[in-house]
Amino acid sequence: MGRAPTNTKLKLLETAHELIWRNSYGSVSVDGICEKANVKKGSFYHYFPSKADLAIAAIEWWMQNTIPYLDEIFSPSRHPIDRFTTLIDFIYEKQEDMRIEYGHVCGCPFISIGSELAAQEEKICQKIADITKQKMSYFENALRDMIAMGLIDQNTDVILKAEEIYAFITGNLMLARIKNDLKFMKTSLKPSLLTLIGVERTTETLNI
Amino acid sequence: MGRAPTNTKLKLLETAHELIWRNSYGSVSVDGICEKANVKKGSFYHYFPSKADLAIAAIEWWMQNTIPYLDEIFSPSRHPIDRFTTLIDFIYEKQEDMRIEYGHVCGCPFISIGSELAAQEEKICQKIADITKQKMSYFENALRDMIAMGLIDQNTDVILKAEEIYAFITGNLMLARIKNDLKFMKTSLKPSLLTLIGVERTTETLNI
DNA sequence: AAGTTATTTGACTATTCAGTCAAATTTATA
DNA sequence: TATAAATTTGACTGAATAGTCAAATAACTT
Repeated sequence: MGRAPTNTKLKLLETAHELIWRNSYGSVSVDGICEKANVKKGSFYHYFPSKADLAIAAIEWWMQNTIPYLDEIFSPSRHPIDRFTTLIDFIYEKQEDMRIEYGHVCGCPFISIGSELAAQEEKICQKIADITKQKMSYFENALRDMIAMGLIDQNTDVILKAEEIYAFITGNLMLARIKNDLKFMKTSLKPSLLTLIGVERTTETLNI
Repeated sequence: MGRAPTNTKLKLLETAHELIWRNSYGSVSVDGICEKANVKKGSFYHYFPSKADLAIAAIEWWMQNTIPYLDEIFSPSRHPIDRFTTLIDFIYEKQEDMRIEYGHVCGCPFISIGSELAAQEEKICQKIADITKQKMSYFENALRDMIAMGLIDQNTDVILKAEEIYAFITGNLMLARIKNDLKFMKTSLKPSLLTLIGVERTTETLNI
């Protein structure tokens, strides 16, 4: 009974996410999203009550999209140092792909939109704060393994250290976006991050 | 001969800077700036050819405003470790003041607007990239003094380390804005930064 | 007071914006 | 084939947007 669902909602989520990531929430219009997604405006408001609601849904959709990759990168079967270096590779490759395709470094969509709407859209901020916590939990998990393996100081506060790591990576993504330059991320982010984590830079731990 | 200049331009710069810092470039309108500054729109366009030009001028004005503070904080007469700890105090106090006055953490205006407009306003990006370089030069200068004093590894690449420091601080400012929470900045940023810089955490260097 | 110049004003345009809605259409089931 | 439900359409609204401009005004100099 009734008509089957279509892929219109998904098209809107994908298009909105791409446009907002590349540009910004404020500079992307509902009309622009509809045009690019080949969807009429009436359909847009059939699926989303407002532009802000679409943005929240797009963020949520993108995070759900990302989780399987994070699960693989932070697999407990992987050496914990390797988890972080693989994460940096993963981030760098995505950024480089987008730079080639769109002509500019795009940075982190969550942080960009979160910063832009921090003072306006309470709901978006809450959503991004949740995502931030979720991502940091991967870091905390890896840090605990590192402590257990004697790779870092036994007294490391994993909660604080995870926050440092997250701030460091997102800070670098921001700067890469503003400078439209991935040099630092390509050559220096990995060793810098390991130093921040507190890994001894011996040949044993570096050549895993 | 002719009429003397007024403070209208300055009022527009101050107002624009405050509103854009608190909210975002996209969500602040020329009308909004004019209303808050008690300036008619015709006057606005007498002083600035466009909204983007005002934003650039406001950023430049704010940086000029900040330089004397940075000069004092990074005075060569100050112990180089103290320069960084004083910087964190300075940043924290400003953020806390704004949080109290406006009800939310505002973060770094340069980075927020730079990220928002990275793909749209080439001129703004260039301006912010220049400011970033200028700020990092303070860090490089201090790091060289630290090397000379034997406080950090003699082989430290000061250019790279300065970039790490800048990314770390701005990353934390971003997260503080999104979470609307200065806890980490208040209690953990200072020791975390010193670890990142590579200062040995002995009683000599910590209690200066 | 006359002249000069920067400044201020307010009404104006044309466009874009988010959001609405009733009617038409598609696709499934019974 | 009739019915039911979700989906799609396109025309619509009213407000907000950046930017324009000619005329009025204020303040300074000679």
